[in-house]
Amino acid sequence: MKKELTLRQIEILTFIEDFIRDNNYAPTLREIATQFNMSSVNGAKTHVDSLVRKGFLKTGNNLSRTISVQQNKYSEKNESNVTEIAVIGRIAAGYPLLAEENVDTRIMIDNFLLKNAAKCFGLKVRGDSMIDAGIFEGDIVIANSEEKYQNGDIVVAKLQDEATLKRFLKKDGEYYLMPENKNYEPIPVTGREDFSIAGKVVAVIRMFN
Amino acid sequence: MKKELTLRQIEILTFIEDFIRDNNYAPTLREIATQFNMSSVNGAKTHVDSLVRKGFLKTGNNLSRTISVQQNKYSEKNESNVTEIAVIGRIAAGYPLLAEENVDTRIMIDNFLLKNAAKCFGLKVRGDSMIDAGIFEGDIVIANSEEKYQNGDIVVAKLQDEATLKRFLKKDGEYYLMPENKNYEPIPVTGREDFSIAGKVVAVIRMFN
DNA sequence: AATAATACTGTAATTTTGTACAGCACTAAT
DNA sequence: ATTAGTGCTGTACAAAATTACAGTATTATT
Repeated sequence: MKKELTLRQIEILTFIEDFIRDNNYAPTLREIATQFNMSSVNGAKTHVDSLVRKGFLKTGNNLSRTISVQQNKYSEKNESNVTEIAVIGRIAAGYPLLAEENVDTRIMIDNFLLKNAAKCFGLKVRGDSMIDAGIFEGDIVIANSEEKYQNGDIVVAKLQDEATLKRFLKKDGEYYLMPENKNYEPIPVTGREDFSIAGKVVAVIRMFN
Repeated sequence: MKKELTLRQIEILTFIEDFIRDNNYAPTLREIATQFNMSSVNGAKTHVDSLVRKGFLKTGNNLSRTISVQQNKYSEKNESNVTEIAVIGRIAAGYPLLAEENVDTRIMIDNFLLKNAAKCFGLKVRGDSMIDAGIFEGDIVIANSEEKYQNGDIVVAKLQDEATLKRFLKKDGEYYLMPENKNYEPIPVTGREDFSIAGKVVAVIRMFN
């Protein structure tokens, strides 16, 4: 399946994006068809379906005005835009990491700083296990929950209902979480049931005072 | 006409706000009614009508899912505001540090992260002189140009038409710029004409990749 | 040369959704 | 004491919107 968009699809995607920005709600298929002088709603529908299939839009089923933009790499306005991301504070045991119960606050992040900010979340750093990587207690790390992590990446891992920040390492077929602090030991996690990786760290924010 | 909201109306307004944030589209009257265990859509409708009348919501006529929030002074999340700050890149000799000529890009910073963001600017870090303070090459430091700096603060200093990042130290009546890297020597700056302090560092942002 | 994808028209069924009206109980303001 | 506003239930209807299906023509792609 082709993932690139045609000129027409870009036009339609851009119209939808602009419409939502201007009205705070999404256009209907009829409104899209009218805008592009199509006499049939289905013209708009097939385009929207294609854009959904290619991952640029998302829609609800049988629900009106539920088109939302997932990404638009063809838009020039992407620069000075911001996305709100949730910052996870203390973890409530039993809940998924990104559950509302764990959200401490929300901050706006410039899209220039973060690609795919919509898939990112923040985590307040506790402890000093990553001090040698320049990540200190109180810092906020930003992690992308969808980006593929590789050997050597710093990740947010969930271990026994605790979110921890470590470097992910694969060695001789075994997996480890490596602290960046000589005072701590590597944690072997191969096959552990209570272990999962929530995201790859893509940024660190530190505030003084 | 009363302009204040009742508890119930605040509840409903908040639900609508949260719903839109989570779904990227507005709830229908039925969805609101269901959420609040009302057996009639009209229960939701009268509330929404009241909120529109009082200026908190806006809706289209006969259009589905067109509720949008105009204001919500009852929401605690209202602080989530952003300020655009300039990021200084390479310094053009002869210009003031914050001159337009030196601006590399602009980013949006959440006011929650930064007090008095309007007086702040960013600086792309070059070199490794602050590596022991966890500030690496490529990081963006945010400095407040108006905040009073004290002995021991990390500051953005201008030295010979170069912006540098150092810890400011006062010892025995003499002033020094201290690198945080054993390989570099302190720089005495007492009485130097080509020296000035542009701002006190209040935050560091680091992006991976 | 064959196939898949694009880019529509046109009609119609189905579902979703907003609106209207009648009514009731309770509360706050004048 | 009366009125306006709140906070609903319940029924019904009409408008709005999505979806489905049958086509046609054109443009890539293999």
